Amino acid sequence: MTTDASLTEALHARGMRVTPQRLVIARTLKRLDRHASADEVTSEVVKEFPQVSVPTVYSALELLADLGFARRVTIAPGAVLYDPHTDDHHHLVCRNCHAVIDVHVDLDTAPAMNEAQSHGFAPDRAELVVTGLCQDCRARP
Amino acid sequence: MTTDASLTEALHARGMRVTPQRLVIARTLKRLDRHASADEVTSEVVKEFPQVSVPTVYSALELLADLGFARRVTIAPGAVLYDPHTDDHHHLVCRNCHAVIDVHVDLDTAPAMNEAQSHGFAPDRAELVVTGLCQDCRARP
DNA sequence: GTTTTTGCAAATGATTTGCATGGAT
DNA sequence: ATCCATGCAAATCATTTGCAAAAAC
Repeated sequence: MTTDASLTEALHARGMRVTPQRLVIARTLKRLDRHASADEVTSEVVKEFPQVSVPTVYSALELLADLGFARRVTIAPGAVLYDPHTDDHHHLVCRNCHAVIDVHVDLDTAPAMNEAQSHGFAPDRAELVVTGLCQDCRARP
Repeated sequence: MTTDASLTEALHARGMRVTPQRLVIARTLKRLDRHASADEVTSEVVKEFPQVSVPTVYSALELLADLGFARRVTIAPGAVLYDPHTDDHHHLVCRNCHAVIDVHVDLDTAPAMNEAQSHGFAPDRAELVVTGLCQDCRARP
């Protein structure tokens, strides 16, 4: 199923409207195929749809995260990123350039989830964030 | 050893200056004994030292993180938090109120660390971030 | 036709910067 | 005496808001 078709379905299911902006923004994030900020998505989107406004991109990305078409990634300071990969995975974050790299490994997060519940906390998801220096930043300090 | 004494030592080791502001800010974060934003630290500090400026608090907190007296916690959007607990631990983050709760459990992060190295990434630290709803936010939506 | 979404511009909030003064060494 | 750190105010950056016009239903 295309992004357009499944997004249209999800929007209808919530009684929300299917607008060209929402479709283009969703398609763009998927095409970029990497963590992108609202600003980066806007720059891409305006190329094919010059009149999209910044607030529209922000609200569409939030909406995509709520609908499960993207994941909000709040790791590096300065900007929220949206990740088109919605499967469970973890992140490497460079302490120098703030690059974010995906890591697909299985972790046993059960002990943390149990602890969460004993605090009265209802967990959704667990993500490991590994901070360090990326390859590029190791090469030149 | 007191915070004052070990911070003084660490500053001297770097050829940096020991100022009353730095000492008060370090003491305050330790006394608060929880994740605090620059803004929260400023409000506390001004009570006993009315002339500290906001930029000084920001730079002192960054410095404390660099020196290993605090950990930078970039989880919730909108503000960086500084955590006086520098031992390895993990975090629960409420998706609603953005409260941050510590979890002290041991996790086997080795698979992720190995993957990190195979990406040419030099890892410092790994932290699990569990997102969900905290006890208070579950009680009243 | 009704109600949601959009676009614009301006507001907000966190953090940073430039620069002269003050203070630690 | 030297040079780093501080304080102030203004700048910057990401994100949000208010509101009238446009578009989806």
